[in-house]
Amino acid sequence: MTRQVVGGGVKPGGGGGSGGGSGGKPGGGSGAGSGGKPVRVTLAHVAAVAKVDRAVVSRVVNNDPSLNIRPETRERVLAAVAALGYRPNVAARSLRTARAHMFGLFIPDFANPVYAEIIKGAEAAAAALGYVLVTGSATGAGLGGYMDLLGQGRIDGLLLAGAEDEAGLIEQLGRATVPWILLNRRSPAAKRYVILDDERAARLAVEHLVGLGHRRIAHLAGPVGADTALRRSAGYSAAMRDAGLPAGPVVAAGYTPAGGAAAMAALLAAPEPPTAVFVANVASAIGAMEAVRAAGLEIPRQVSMVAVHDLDLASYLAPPLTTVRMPLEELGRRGVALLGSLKPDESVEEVLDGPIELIVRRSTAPPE
Amino acid sequence: MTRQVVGGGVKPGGGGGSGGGSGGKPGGGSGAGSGGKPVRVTLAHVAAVAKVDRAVVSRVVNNDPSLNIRPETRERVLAAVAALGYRPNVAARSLRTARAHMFGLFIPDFANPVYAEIIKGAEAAAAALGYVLVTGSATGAGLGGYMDLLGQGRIDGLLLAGAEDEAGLIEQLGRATVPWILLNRRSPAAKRYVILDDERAARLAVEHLVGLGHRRIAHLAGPVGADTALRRSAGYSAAMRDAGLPAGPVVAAGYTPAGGAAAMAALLAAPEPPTAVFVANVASAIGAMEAVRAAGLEIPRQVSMVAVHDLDLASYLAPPLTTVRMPLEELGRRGVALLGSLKPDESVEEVLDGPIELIVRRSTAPPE
DNA sequence: TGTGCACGCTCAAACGATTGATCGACAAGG
DNA sequence: CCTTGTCGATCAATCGTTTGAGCGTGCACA
Repeated sequence: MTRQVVGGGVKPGGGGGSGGGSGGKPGGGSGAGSGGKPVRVTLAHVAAVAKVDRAVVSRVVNNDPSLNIRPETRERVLAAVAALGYRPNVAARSLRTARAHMFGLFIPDFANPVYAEIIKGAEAAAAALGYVLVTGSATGAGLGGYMDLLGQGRIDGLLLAGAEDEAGLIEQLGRATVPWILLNRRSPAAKRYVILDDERAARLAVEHLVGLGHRRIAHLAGPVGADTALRRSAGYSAAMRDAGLPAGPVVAAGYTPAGGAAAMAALLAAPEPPTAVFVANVASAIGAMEAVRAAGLEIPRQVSMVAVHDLDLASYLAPPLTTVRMPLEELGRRGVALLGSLKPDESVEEVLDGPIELIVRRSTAPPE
Repeated sequence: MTRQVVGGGVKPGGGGGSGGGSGGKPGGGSGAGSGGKPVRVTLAHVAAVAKVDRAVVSRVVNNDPSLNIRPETRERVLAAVAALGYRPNVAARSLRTARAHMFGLFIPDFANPVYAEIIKGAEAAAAALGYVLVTGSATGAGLGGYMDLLGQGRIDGLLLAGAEDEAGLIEQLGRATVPWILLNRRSPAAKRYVILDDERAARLAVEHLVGLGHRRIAHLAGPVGADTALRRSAGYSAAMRDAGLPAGPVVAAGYTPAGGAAAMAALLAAPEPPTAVFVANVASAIGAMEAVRAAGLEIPRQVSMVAVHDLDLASYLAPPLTTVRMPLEELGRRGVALLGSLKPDESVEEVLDGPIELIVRRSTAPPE
């Protein structure tokens, strides 16, 4: 199956004997890229070079405020750390402190760009806290497999974004010993979630359509089980009521192009099709646009369309899609921040009030 | 900024005593989801319940073939493991064995769906090996920050996908003590990479256009520094030569819609614009399509377009985009597999020979 | 009656960092 | 001169697993 060349002999370091080095204790001097095998530099090595106890090195490295130390000694330690290229062994540290400095994030699918934004925010927040973020998807081994892999003590907290199966999930998590938070999804069983104001997002979208003069506004909703879908539908209904309009036809579909296409086709098949559609998700909207084209109609001339979630891509669709930008990156950031500060049995119910804005492009226009 | 409700009182545990356990040593019997605080179940606890030494439990759990054990004893151990819900402490294990059972994957950006496929494959392969995959992006803290976070001994190997800065990269990696492999990119400095047959992909695309009767075929190439761009361009040139055609205009652009749009605009501004374009990347193609529309031209009537990398999305563009599907998932899978089996100083130079196929949609047609 | 050996376990030393307890020296205060 | 206290470190137990070495028993063979 594969053309392959495997050979030996590439040294990861530079040349052969990279010269010098003072006299450290182990493995020559410089610690960086010398010729020999990679000696693991430990606290003991540093301590030996700096002529202090391991404890001192540890406290210096960790900036322990309870440490009283002479500036010159601290200098010696720091110099030794630098000279040897010392880096604390994560496993040893985790074992002793029972904290892994690692958070988990579980998502359904990497291919969905919506999660990419969440990941981005979570990753940044984790890095700021000195934590590593490990992201797993349902396409890998499922939540169960993921948790198995994480094993005992590998992560200090778990973020769950848009998980689908309600029943097993909470029960599995109850068994878990790590704190966890649902992202962008509430749960009846546990008060541990951060969500966005999807209802407000939906209102913004619908109000935009109403403002353009539309009266027959349909709703292409998200999957039936999804909590975000519920909240967006609620916002749609409320906005229609407030505008004194009858809540038009509502069709549910998965958050995928294929689902959106099918649902949109259904909406267009009605005797008196809508002049505008509020789509619960940008992925569905992409499919919905295709369905409109397939029906021989034109956006926005015959059908206006606005969707939740903004993506770069939206500007490049034909026509560019009007969307509601949600603070997904912020959601990831906030989730990690909460994980970092939450006490074990504390509950969280938070509606993140980040910037939600309507981005008007060319898929919406007044009705003919 | 945030409306928030924080309260106490959510117990993570499920029901009461899950039956089973005889007199464990610490924290009562069941271990799974009892009422008290989460007792960490260790080898010692299991050993006490099973009335054997910790060593036996360890060897049973790890299926150590060197262990001679009576079946009934093994049963006792297994039963105790199950009853207490024992799970090995990863930190302790890592400390002892100096293996973290974790691989790293570094990518430029989660938002790029191309990497999503690679991640998917890598994740699956890692899970199959009993490894966890931790993926970091340049948007987080950069490779340097990522490596810092990973610390000493946190990962057993690193995969680098599509990294841009050549110079610093290899040098930093040389310093590293973990094995690493470049994904989808060669490097002059080190023979450690797995790539796809981009040249063949390019040929497929160009041959398709030639077959349709096109003669003025331009190339919207990838960024100048990128190795994939180079290989695709080489394939383009070769295919044009083989067809006896002059290699048309070539414009380089980043792998983004914006870059593609700008480059396409430039191509169309020429005195005798091409009737077809081979685009090095699907993201650029999305922008390029927009540029074609902006110029008042129609795809494929006046301009045919084919791009490398297939995405779900491609079917939903207007018109649906003809693409070349690359085995990206396989690339991720193979990368992880190699990390798992590679000896420290071994080199790899592999051209992955997975299924590359042309997916003809509606963006290509014979010239007018 | 030993000797040898295989079986079925147990012992205990690592791995590397953290952290409460301790300790020597020296100064100030009574 | 003795006590008290502070500074600037050191000591040593501990986290939970792994793994080479060791040890008692019982059986076979000489």
